[in-house]
Amino acid sequence: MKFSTKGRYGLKAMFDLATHYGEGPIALKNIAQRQEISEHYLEQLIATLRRAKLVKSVRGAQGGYMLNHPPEEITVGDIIRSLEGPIGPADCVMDADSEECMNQDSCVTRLVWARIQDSVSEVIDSTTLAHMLEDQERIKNKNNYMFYI
Amino acid sequence: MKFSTKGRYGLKAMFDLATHYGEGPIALKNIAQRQEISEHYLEQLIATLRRAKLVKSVRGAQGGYMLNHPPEEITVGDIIRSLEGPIGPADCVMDADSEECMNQDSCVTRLVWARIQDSVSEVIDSTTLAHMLEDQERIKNKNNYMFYI
DNA sequence: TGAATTCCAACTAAACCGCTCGGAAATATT
DNA sequence: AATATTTCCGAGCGGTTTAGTTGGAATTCA
Repeated sequence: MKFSTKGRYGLKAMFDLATHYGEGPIALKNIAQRQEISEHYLEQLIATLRRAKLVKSVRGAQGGYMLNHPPEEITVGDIIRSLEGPIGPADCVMDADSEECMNQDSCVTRLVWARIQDSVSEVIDSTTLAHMLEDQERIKNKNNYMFYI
Repeated sequence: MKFSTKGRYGLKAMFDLATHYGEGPIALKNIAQRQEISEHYLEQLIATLRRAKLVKSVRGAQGGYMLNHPPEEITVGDIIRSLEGPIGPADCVMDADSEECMNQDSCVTRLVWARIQDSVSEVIDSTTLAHMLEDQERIKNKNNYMFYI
C-alpha cells in the first residue's frame, strides 16, 4: 500500500510547476535538479502527464513545461490517477467496477476496501495544487516566526 | 496504491475464522476452499499471522487455526499491517519516521501523504472483525427483505 | 499404524520498478 | 546557416516483488 515513484515524483514535479505558474516554460532539467529526480526518468513521467493534458510543453531551446490549467483546477487525484492508474486497495473497488466478487463473505471485505478507497479519494480529490501552495506559505511563515523568537 | 493478495487474502481468511469463532480449530483446507485461495499460498500468509499472534494453531489430525483474540479485539489494521508491513503512501510518512525529507518543497507533498495515511489508518484501525460480522448480518437481512418483496 | 494436518524451506515464472541509453525532431540564439 | 538547447520517443536492463508451486518433515487423532 505505497505509491510508486511515479506518483510521488509526479506530484513533486507538478508542485514545482505550480510554484512557477505564469512564468513561461520551465525546463525539465531544472525541475529534476530541484526535486532531485533522474531527468530521464522524470521525462517519462511528464510525458504521461502531458498525454493526460495536465501539462503542456514547448519544444526547442528555451522550451519546457507548464501547467495546462491554473493550480486551483488541478487536484492531487488528477495527478496520481494519471500516473498510477485507478486508486484502490483491491480490484473489486477500482474505478471500472469490474468482475465477480459475488461471494457473500467477500462482499463484507469488499465493504472495507470501499471505505478505504472512499477516504483516500476524499483526500486526494479535495486537495488542489493551489491548496499545496497555501500550505507552503503557512510553513514558510511558521518558520520565520520560529526564527524570530 | 493497491494491497497485494497478502492483505486481501489475509483479511478474507481472518474473517472466515471470525465467522467460526468458538468452534475449535478450523482446517486451512476449508478456509482455502471457501475463500477460493491456493491452500499452500494461504499457508504462508497464515504463518505470518501466527507469528503476529493474531491466530493460534493446533497441529495434527483434526487440527487447524483459530483466532487468538475475540473478533472485537482484532482490527483490520492489525491484520493488514502484519501482512503488508507499514501502511503509507510514501516512505517519509511510514511508521518509523525515517530518513531525510528535509527539502522545504517536498515537505508540502509530505503533508499530502500524511493526510492520506491518516485517513487510511482511521478506517483500518477503527474496523474490527466484529464490525465485519455485524456488516454481514446487515447484508443478510437486507437480502432477505429484498427477497420477500 | 495410518490418515490428517500443520510446519518449513526452497524454487520459479511473470510482472513491475526505477531507472539508463541513444538518438530524432523542434526551436531559439548567434 | 550553424549550433546549442530542449522535448520527444523507444528500447533495454538489473533487481525486487508477487503469487504462487513443490516436496517433505513433524505432530496428533483415530
